[in-house]
Amino acid sequence: MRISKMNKMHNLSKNQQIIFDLIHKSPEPIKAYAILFNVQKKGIKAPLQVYRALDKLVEIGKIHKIESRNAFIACQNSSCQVSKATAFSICEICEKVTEISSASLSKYLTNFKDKDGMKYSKYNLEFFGLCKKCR
Amino acid sequence: MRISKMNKMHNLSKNQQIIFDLIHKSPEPIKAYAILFNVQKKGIKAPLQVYRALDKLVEIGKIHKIESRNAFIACQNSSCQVSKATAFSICEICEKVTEISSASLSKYLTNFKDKDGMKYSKYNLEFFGLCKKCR
DNA sequence: ATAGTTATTGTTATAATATAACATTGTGTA
DNA sequence: TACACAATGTTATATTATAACAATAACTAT
Repeated sequence: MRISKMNKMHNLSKNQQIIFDLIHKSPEPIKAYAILFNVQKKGIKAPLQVYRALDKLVEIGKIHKIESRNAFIACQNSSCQVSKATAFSICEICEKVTEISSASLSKYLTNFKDKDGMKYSKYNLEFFGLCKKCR
Repeated sequence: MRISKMNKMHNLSKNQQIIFDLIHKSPEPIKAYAILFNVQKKGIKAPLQVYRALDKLVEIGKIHKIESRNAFIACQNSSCQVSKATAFSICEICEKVTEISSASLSKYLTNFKDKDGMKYSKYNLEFFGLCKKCR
């Protein structure tokens, strides 16, 4: 494959790769400053370097932001290109977060129209409850 | 009605009332420090006074937090007691936010079970798109 | 009515999250 | 090779949120 095509496939830059690797191996959502702390040994020194990589990774769907927690997790759907239809379950005790992949849920929400007939280009859904271990 | 019952109805304290009134009359979601700025003339001087009132108002369902915007709006469902099933539409251009009240949506989500049969006690859903005016 | 309890308030300081602005370097394209 | 655009590096600062502690007000149960 030609190198010129690789960017279009969203090959990651150096900082993006370092930060994605860290998030990907993290068992739970990780916060921006925890990321910063962990990658300082790799030469990433400033918050902005982290936030820029996070913005890009979210944009291309490699990670998602858990809005209620200000934390980031790697996308758990292999097919994810863009973060435009996301759903998560969050345990309110242990804070475990799982990405929900339910065809019927995503179909329902993707097709949802409000009273005015408005259709949406994107959604984010966060469910809260207790996970198996905490119940 | 006896005064001793009034707290159970969530009658608001002074600061809670001041802050609720401001949010309620605001045509769009309002942020904590914008609230602070607006209520300083009423004697509320510190962020913590605002955040404490916000926490309580969210807890009793009088307002909701729009997580993706770090901003607050008054509950638009007259029946709201507790914020445990919330859905909003957000215009990505003008930032107009509307609370969605759809019986079928809330029924679908309230009854949603994931693969493991886990049921949730609470959810928050944010739809993004363009509102009528911005389309 | 009053003692005990809980919710609310006031205050200072600080923590945690996120972006502005500008200079520079790398990468893909024409 | 030159142009355009993406990514990086750096310093400073803006924004959002909580810790800790003291005091006051309101509710509950005698």
